[in-house]
Amino acid sequence: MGPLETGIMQPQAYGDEHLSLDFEQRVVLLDNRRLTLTRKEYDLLSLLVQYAGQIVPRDALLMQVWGYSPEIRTRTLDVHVRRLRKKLGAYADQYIETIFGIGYRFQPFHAPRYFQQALERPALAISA
Amino acid sequence: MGPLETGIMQPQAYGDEHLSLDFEQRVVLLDNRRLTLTRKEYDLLSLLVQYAGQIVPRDALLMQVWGYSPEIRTRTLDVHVRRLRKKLGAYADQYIETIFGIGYRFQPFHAPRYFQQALERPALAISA
DNA sequence: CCGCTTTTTACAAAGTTTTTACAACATCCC
DNA sequence: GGGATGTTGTAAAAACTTTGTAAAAAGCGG
Repeated sequence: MGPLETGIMQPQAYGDEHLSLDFEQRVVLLDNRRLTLTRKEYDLLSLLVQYAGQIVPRDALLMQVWGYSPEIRTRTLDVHVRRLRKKLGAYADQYIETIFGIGYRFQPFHAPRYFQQALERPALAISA
Repeated sequence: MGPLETGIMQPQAYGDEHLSLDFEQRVVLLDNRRLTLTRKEYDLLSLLVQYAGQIVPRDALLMQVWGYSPEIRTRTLDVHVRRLRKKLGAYADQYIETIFGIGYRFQPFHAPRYFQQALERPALAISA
């Protein structure tokens, strides 16, 4: 069942001043250079970007990317976030915010830090 | 039902600086010398070339070339890729990229590694 | 049966993911 | 503020998965 059948139409790309993602080709460009991400790294970034501006809870990330249910204890998410940030270089902390005790949030490059959300997809349930 | 009936028009040939394929005659030339490929080798190369610049997932290759469904475990694809690369000689790794955990991608000879796609056919579903 | 092609097998190499251990940091409560 | 507690950051090791490779086995068409 494809996007047409589901009625859910997702943008097939994301782009801001420094970063772009092509969700079809799984290609990520940072300042026009291609970022080589592993599968999980890409899946994680991609998910965060698709919820840009919104907090995505750890549990949701672990469920969507790893298929883990909430009771599983693992640090692999943290490690993946770290590696992602490393690859995002100088912009890392600007792009990927830690929401202590809850999860992470991807912010588009020039996003005003406060007062923001529109055009977004419905939240992935913010536990807490 | 042929290309005209389906409405999908495919180019009947591919060519770049070193390699050319005639999809009608199933003839492959590498630096103007004819490459002798077996049937499966040709089918595989041909499919990859038709999606030049795009990732073709293993599952898609196994389905299109072998008619295998995703649950079948086989290494025959890897072996065929290897033999293809061997026959492509020095250009092998330039032409056929491995996308770890996902599949393979054929890149036209001077393809800019970044920032590329146009005139392509729709992707063969990238198993996310 | 013969020659060629295709697939499997077994092992090596490469790459990826997860865990572990500890440090740093945030939050809560007194 | 300051300690207790829990969470996240970080580096490195360990575990695991995928792909490369060579050789053998199996399949196929004359």
